[in-house]
Parts: sequence; structure tokens; C-alpha cells
Amino acid sequence: MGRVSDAKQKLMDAVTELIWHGSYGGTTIDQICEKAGVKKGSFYYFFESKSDVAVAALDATWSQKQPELDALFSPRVAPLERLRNFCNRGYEMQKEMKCHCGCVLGCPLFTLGAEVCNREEKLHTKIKEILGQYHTYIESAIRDAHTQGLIHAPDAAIKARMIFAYSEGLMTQARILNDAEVLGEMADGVLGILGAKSVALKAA
Amino acid sequence: MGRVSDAKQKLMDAVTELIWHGSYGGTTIDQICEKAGVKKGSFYYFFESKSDVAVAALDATWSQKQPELDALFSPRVAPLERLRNFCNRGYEMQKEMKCHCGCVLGCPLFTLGAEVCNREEKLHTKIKEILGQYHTYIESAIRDAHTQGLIHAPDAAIKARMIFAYSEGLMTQARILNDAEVLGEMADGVLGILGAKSVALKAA
DNA sequence: ATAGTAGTTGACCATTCAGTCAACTAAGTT
DNA sequence: AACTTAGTTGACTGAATGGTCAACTACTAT
Repeated sequence: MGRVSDAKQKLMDAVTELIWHGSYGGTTIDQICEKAGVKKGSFYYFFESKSDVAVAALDATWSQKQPELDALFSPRVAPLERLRNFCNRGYEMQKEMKCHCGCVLGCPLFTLGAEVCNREEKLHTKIKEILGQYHTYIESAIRDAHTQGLIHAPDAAIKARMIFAYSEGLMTQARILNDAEVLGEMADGVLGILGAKSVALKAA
Repeated sequence: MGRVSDAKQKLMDAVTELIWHGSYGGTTIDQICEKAGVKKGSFYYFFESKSDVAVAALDATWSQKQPELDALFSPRVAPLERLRNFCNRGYEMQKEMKCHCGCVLGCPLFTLGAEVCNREEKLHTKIKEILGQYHTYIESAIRDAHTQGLIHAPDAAIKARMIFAYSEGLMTQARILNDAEVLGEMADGVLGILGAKSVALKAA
């Protein structure tokens, strides 16, 4: 019944791209509408505000990414391989992005989370929730690696926080320097922090 | 000759606080003027634009901080102590900030750098310059530690990038979670990444 | 004391911005 | 074909924004 439309999706795509390339605060509703090719009246038909469309876009993007992460962090895969693959996938994605549009954009969640904290409570909460999921993937891989005797990490939670901070920090550095190559060291860095022997094996 | 004024400084203080608490894109010239208690005409007497005042404010803040960092990273101090003190000073500063204003604001340079990259070239360049200085402090401490046989790090540059990414990532995480306590692990984390024996000693 | 200069002010302009709304249109339903 | 409903549009408002300027003010050096 009624008319069908992809305007909602186009608006979410537009806000995602604008925020990722630029920033949340620097993005206006008019810009979102223009990029989406949608009139402002339609924007307010689907969304209440900029923060509303941003939250919806994050949710949608996360739902899309989740299966991919589930596969990457599948218990079928050896724990340290999960982490290595995760790092290298990030590296490849940023390299591709650099080729595609000339920009290394890093982790949109981390950058956005740092920008909107203390304001935009709903958005902030959503970001913390998704980042928490990433953290969970990492922590479980570390715990499995410890259980299997691949590394010594009885303190999986602490190690996970380290890995998380390091990988997000490196992603952000890549964005600031607009250089994907700094991410080439990520996998070795992560395994090094965990004291994994595979690093030594690989180096040998 | 002529009239004296502290309006320029007040404007730089205002923009610093607004950007740090909020964001660059979300800060308007009107807000800066209001917070500084200075009329807009005076703003344009001293500065050309928002990015202009932001660059000036970064420069001024960095000039103030430099002596403090020179002391922290003085060659008189044992290399690993330099890093430990650097981490703990960051931790203490953020704890104090949390008490003072209820917010953990992390590293303003890193957050701002991630926000304005690809736009605001002058500002971006200035941020990269200052972050580069931090990097230099860290790298020289690592190199000294290696030379003195305290750690094994012939790859000081790589290790410095790791420490830098980790510490900035952790700072940003503290901001996103609005929790200074995640920084309590920073010193041990840094020394752990470097494979310093002092960690084991301290733990024992 | 006064002339020159550094800094201040408020009024002003043009744009952009968020947000509203009644009229309109295209699809599905019967 | 007529009805219902989901979605579209453009014109509108008021407020915020960046930016300008001529007149004004306070200081200081002579």
C-alpha cells in the first residue's frame, strides 16, 4: 500500500559518508539531503533530527557488518588467526579506501565517539554499545588463545583493552596521517603485545 | 602605544575549551566570542577565521607545555622512568579533570586531528607537527633504553609508533567512556609492550 | 594636553540553517 | 475506477551564522 521509497536508505548512506569523510558537527541536514538527492520535507518524514538519522545509520551499518565479524571471529578459526585476520582486514579496507577516494578514514565509530561524547547522548550510547561488541570479539579470542596455551594471558580483559586501544589508536593515526601503511604493522603489533610465539616464528 | 588588551588570549582560551569539551565543527565564532566575553568585531580584529584562532591557540598551548615535557623527558631521567612518568602524568591530569568538570577529555590534539583531517589544512598540519614532537620524545626514550640495555628494541621507531598509538588510543577510549581509570593501566601497558623487566620486578 | 594608535563596539547584511506544512503524487487494495 | 495510504515537494518562517564597518574609546609617548 502507498508508495515505495529508498529515500530512507539514501539518507542513511549520505549521513554515513558525510560523517566519515568529515565530521558530525560539520555536517548539516541540508548537506545530507543534497547528497542523498532527497528534499528536506522527506528527511523530516523519516527522521526527527541529525542525531536520529546518525543512530539509524550506525545501526544499519553494524547489522551489515556483524555476519562478517562473526565469520572472522568464528571459534572454528584459531584464536590468534582471528586477530591477525581482523587486523589485516582493517589494513586492506583502508588501503582500498585510499585507492578509491584518496582518503584513509580510520574507524568511524572511534572518531565519531570521540567527537560526540558529552553531547548527543543517544548517539554516544549507541557507539559505546557497538565498540563494546568489538571489544567482546577481541577478548574472547584472547581468552581462547590462553586456554589453548598459545599465549600466557590469564588477564584477558586487560589484554583486550590494550589490543583495542592500540588498534583503534593506530587506525586513528592512519586517518590523521592519511596513510594506510601504518596499519601494516598492526597484526604483528597485536600479536607482539600478546607475546605470541607466532611472531617469532614468522620473523624467523 | 594605544590601548592594551587581553582579548586575544581570552579568545584563544575560549576556543581551546570549546573544542576540547565539544568539537571543532560544533563550535561557532559566536560561541567563542560569548565564552571569551569579547564582541565579534574584536574577534575579527585579532583573527581571520575559526581555523586561525584554533591554530594560534594550539601554538600557544604547545609552547606552554613544552618545558614541562622537556623536564619529563630529560636525559637526566632514566629512559623507562620518562615513559612511566609521562603516562602517569596523563593519568593524573585526566583524573583531575574528571573531578574538576566531570569530564574526561582525552588528548585534544588526537581528537581534533581525527576530526579535521582532509579539511582545515593549516590546522591539520599544525596538529601533525605537534603530535610528531610527542612521537620524538617517546622514540628517543626508547632508543636510550635500548642503548642502556634496559630493553631489547633495535626497532625504536616501530616501538615508538606502537606506544604512541596505544597511549593515544587509550586516552581516546577514556574520553569516550568518560572514565579516567582506564588510564591507570597505561604505564604498565607501555612498559609491557617494550618488554621491560621493571614490570616483572614491580609485579613481584 | 594632545595626537596617534591599538583596541572596542553595536548595528548591520547576506547566507545558511533547522524545522513546518498544506498540497500533491504514485503505488497498492478492493 | 475509486479509495487508501506512503511518500514527495516547494515554499515558508525564524533563528543562527559568518563577516563588515564606521564611529568610538582608552591608553601612551611626546
